Amino acid sequence: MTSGAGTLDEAQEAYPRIQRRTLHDEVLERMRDMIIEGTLAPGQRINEGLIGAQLGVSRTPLREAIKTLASEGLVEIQPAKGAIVRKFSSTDMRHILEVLKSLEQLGGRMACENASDETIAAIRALHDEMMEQYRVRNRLEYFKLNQAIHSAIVAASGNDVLVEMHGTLQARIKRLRFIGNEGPEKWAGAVAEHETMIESLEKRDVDALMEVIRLHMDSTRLRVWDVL
Amino acid sequence: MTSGAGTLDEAQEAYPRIQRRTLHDEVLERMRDMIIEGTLAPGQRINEGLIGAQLGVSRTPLREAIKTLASEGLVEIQPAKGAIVRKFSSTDMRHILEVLKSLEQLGGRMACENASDETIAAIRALHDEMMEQYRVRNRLEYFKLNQAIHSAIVAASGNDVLVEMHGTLQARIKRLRFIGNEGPEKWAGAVAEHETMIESLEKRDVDALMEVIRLHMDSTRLRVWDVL
DNA sequence: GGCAAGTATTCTGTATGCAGCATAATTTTA
DNA sequence: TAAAATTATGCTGCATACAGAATACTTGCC
Repeated sequence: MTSGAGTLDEAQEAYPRIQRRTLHDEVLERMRDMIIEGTLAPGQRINEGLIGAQLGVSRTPLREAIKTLASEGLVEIQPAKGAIVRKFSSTDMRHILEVLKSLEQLGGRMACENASDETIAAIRALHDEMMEQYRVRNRLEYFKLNQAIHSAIVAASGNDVLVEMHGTLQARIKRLRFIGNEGPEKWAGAVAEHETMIESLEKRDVDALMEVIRLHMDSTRLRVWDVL
Repeated sequence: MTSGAGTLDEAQEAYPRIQRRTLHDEVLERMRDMIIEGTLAPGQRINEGLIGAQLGVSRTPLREAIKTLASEGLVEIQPAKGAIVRKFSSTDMRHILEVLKSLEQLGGRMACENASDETIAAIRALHDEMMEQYRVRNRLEYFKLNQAIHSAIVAASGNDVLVEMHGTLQARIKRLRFIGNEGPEKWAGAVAEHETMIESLEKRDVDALMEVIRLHMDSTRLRVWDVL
């Protein structure tokens, strides 16, 4: 499998296959962003005609995207009434964070065992970059890097399914997390936890990593609490 | 919130709101079954016109269902080519079972802590019924109860999100699991593990339950191995 | 006979049309 | 004047129509 005749593989390496994008995909991505950014607010009803016109797309691909969003848990569909952006209760939040904690712990454990030094170094780089953004108080960039680090740790496990599940859940609470980290003291707490996470990972100290992930998730719940 | 005027609540208790079912939902369910039963075989291309005619439905709701199935990971969509029933590699299988193990362990732990005695008794009842089906060698009923028990334990955690994620992953490997348990000795092994699971749960012995779930998942991998 | 090019056909992706339900607006009635 | 009934409007659910891509088929050529 590794190379063989070569030319075709090499060509695909150099010029990765351009994948056709359907409107469905395009719309899906855009709507996810709109929900996370708050352009589509929780509880808001989604008018197919309106959004369709806004995106310059007919209702067909839009409806398909909405169905996918529903399957991802970002919107709720009420037959004959329409779709509304899902509103998460504090209970939902607790449930999501419980599962997310478990998934990240699994990811962390596997990363400690399997990840290459290079992979871990790359995560450290993300972390350093994040700290820089923290220093200059660029909250948006900080936040994106923060999410990227969590994803990267899970990805370092090498388990695609884990990455997928983690991504789905992370998307659900992305917005709440962003709003939740507003106060300076909360922000500082999160940063400190991250520092410990990276150190544990570099030492491949599974127990310490498990503990700090637990702490990080539990305190995320507290930080986000009053946003609900 | 608990009763108030009463009449309406009582009425809804007696005659639960009939929820509208869209064709999308109906088709989705049917196609899930078709995939699990093998009517739609892994790798097979899904012809929209054909399946639509077969189900007596136009392409529109069918396409929506396919998009949802894709989001659930049961089919794969190749733009301009169509959807094919997803084929799982042994690596996929390993990844799925790893995550499933983690989720079931989380569910089991929470069930030990939170579930009522009645809930656990109900699971025991499922188990006894399953053993009966094992005795008479009714493999299909046995299998359904087997799945139901796993779901019930996770449901006993009280965490809806966990139930949802678990359900999604369970669906992906349902078919392989069914085929995988064919040999008598494999079957017997799975039964023994289940017995231990229930006993641990009744004793609310978290450590024992964690261990047997680990064992059960790991041996599931072996049992299914040669089906791939 | 086998291969290549060109043609035909099938199927997907998207738009649009129509019927029915839900809700808002309006009128009617006590 | 307020509540109920009725009409009117808007939006969803589904079917169908059409364009373009992908595949299957046919024909010609070596």
